[in-house]
Parts: sequence; C-alpha cells; structure tokens
Amino acid sequence: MIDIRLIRESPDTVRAALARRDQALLQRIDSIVELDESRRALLKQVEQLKAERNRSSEEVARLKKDKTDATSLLGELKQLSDDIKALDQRVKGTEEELEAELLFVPNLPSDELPDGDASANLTVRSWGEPVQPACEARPHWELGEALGILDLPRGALISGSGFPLFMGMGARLVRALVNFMLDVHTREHGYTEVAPPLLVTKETAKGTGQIPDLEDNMYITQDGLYLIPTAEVPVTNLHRETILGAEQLPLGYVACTPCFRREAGAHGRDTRGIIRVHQFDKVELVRFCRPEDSRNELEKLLGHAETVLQKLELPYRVVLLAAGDVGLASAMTYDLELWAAGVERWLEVSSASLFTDFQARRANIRYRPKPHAKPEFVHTLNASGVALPRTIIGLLENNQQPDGSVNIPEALVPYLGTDRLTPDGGP
RNA sequence: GGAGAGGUGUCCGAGUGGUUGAAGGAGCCGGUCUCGAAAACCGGUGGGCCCGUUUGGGUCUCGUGGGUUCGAAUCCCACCCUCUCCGCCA
Repeated sequence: MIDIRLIRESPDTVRAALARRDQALLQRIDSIVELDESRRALLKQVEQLKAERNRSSEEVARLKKDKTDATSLLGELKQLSDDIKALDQRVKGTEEELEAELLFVPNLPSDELPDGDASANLTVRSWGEPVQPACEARPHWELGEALGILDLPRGALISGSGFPLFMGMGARLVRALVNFMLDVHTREHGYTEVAPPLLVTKETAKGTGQIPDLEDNMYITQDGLYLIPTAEVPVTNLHRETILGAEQLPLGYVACTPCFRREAGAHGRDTRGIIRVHQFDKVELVRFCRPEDSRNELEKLLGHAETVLQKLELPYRVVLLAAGDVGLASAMTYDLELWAAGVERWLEVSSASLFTDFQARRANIRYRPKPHAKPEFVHTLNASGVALPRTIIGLLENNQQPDGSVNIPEALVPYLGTDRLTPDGGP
C-alpha cells in the first residue's frame, strides 16, 4: 500500500512513477484522489457533530447530578445521534471504497529501474560460464527418470499434473539441498531459522500483497485459509501489527517451506518437467530494516542468494527488472537466473525485492527510531535463497556425464553423501 | 467436538452505564539530591485518523465486528483468541 498522503500531497510525482508501470493506473489515482477528498469532508462534518454530542452528553450528566430536568436536551441529542449514525455510515462506505482502490495500487518503482516492460530488463552481471556439458545435453525430466529420482507420471497420478514426486536419491537430494541452504544462511549470513504455518488467514495474505493481486494464484481451504505461495507471506507477517525497537533492526529470517501455486493463467507454459509446478520447496530470506538502510540491504540480500548458487557451482546472471515488470509490492527487484544446459534456458531461481514501506504499511509493521519518537514503517525485503526444483534442474542438466551419471558439486557432497548420481541408484 | 473461565495501556493489575485514555504498581525517559552510583522525591511516558504554519484542537481506540442508549471498558448478540477439564488424534 502506498501512502494516501503522498498521493494527496504530490499527486504528480505519484502519477509519473506509476505511469512507468502502467498507464491505466492513472485513472485509479484520479478516483482515489476524489474518494479521499469526500472522505475527509465527511469526516470533518461527523467529527464536529461528535464533539457537540460529547459536550452535550457531559451536560446531561451534570444536569442529572443536580437533579435538573434534561428532557429537552435529550430530545435534541437523540436527533444529533441519529444524524451521526447516518453520516458514519457514509464515512465507512467511502473508506471501504478508498481502501479497495488503494489495495490495487502498486508500489512506486525505484528511479534506478530501466523504463519499459520485461524486454527492457537489464542483466547487471553474470557468474560462471554457461558451458555445454561434455555429452549431448538431455533435459532434466529424461535425466530424472533415467536416474530413478523423479517420477512425474506417478506424481500426476496422485495429485494431477504439476506435482513432482521425488524418489530415492531424488528425495534425498531435496533434503540435502534444504539442509545445505539453511546452514549457509543461518551459519554464514546470520539468519534466524523459522518454521512457519503453511496456511494463513486472508489478513496475512493481504499484508504482503498477495491479496487481492495474486488471489487467483492461491489455493484456498474450506475454512477460508490460504495455502502459502511462498514463505515470504507468513514470515513477513511475523511482525504484523507491531512496533519494533530501532536496536532490533535489521532482522533476518530464513524459512524453508513448500510453496503452493495454482498457476492459473499459466496453463500450457513450461508443461514439461519441473520448471513450473503447483508445489515446490523454497528457502526464503526475509529482512526487516530501517528505511535508510534498505537500499544496501537489497544488495546484501542478493549476495546471500548468490552465495548459494556459487557454492553449488551453478552459472547464473543477475537481472534488474524494468519498471513495467516488477511485482505489485516491489520498488526494485533483481532476478537470479541460473543456466540450465538441457532446456537451454535461463531459469529464475530467486527474486530479490525491496518493498520499501509497501508491505510494512499493509501489515502495519513499524519501529521506533528513538525512544519516545513517533513510530515509522520499516522497510521489508525478501529473496529466495533459493527455489529447489529449478536448482535441481541446473544440477542435473549442467553436470550430466556421457555415461548418464550426474556429478554433485563439492559443497553438497557432505549433505548428499555421494559425489555422483548414477542410473543404478548410487549408494 | 463438549463444559467452564477469561481477554484492559510496554508489563502486572483496578474498574460493571456519565470528565475513565482509563486508579495503583512496575518499567522507561527527564529532573532534584550525590564526588559518582543506588535509594528517595518531582515531572513525563500508547496508537490511528482529521484540522491547524507552530504552541495546539477534534475524533476514534479497553480482543474483533454489530446492537441498545443522549452517553458503553462497563449492558446485549456474533465471531476470534487464551487457559482448565473431558473426548478425539499425529
């Protein structure tokens, strides 16, 4: 959520920034400005009436104490009270309309972002060489099947398409990657590990901006709870409705959770293999910091995600998203894309975003800059560190050998217990 | 799932229709005292929204949302959460 006061006080700045995302937003801003004006006018009216009522009510109390007749005053007050009730309804209606509009207004893109849509995304650097493997590169679904570690048909049998089933060393690989990543982030980067709820309330989903923006992409239960699409949702909401002390910041949390995504509207895209699935594990990093530190925090966070890929020896590139391509809540996003030699594509395995105060405002996460100072919104950030299936794709496709085996990078060997996956099943 | 108890400010805790944003205590901040510290004493100390250039004013807020009333922390209804007991269960 962006600050209504910012829209009120410098509408042109807001318009200019939002136009970089989508021209259609300008209309929404117009109606917001209008709603805000009528809301304030109504508020002024009703609050005056309330002040009057409060004064007169005290008068009634005084009269009664003196045993004086208050009947005529009571009659007036009844009328006043009814007027207030009616006006309050109008205020409430206007506020709800305003809130509904405001929820769809995205964050202002940072000045650093290139203009344009996804085609304007900027590769800021890359690491490692996207070399072809020694043999003819096979895609991960073939490798996974041949190695006996990935069984997509049976996954589909159990839950439908898009639900991968890892078996044997595949399941173990998942566990190894999770442990490896969590260890890196807790031991080397100082994150606090969290195992959060996987089902969240609507309020929580609203806090990070999934609702209403991405509601269609979420699974919902009979009880109105949402399956999380990323650990970002429960973890960011860890501090919802709280005022943190300045000395507590920055805070860093890491959580590995399954992520559930309906991928509605994405049908027919990336149907083969495990590039796009309805359920996958992801290690997520979430940071809370003071506004003045957030720009640096983004680089730090990005670095933390990069470390994982470097240790896994997976070539990747860092892409700065253009103003027209960043997500609703984000002011600035770097995507981390690893090279997958089998499908011959760059695959997004992490998205490092700076949300400025957008999520903090929605979730009401504040901090007190100094004792007794007015609380201010924190800045939130998050990045995957990193998503599992696509990392597995990279590991399988890039490290495949002519004999059908797959080499395991050194950093992962202690976690997996072998330096090689072989068709006969390994150790 | 059933029965009961309860949810008040940073914390503890009083308050059952009329200056109660809320006693009292603790904590925290500032001051007096002291060579310094402790103790003692004095003062201050929630948040949102609206108005005002500033000092400031108004309004809302006692789990949440409704209702009764001129007036609600206090009465009524619904929901949420916590605790105790019973049942069920990984």
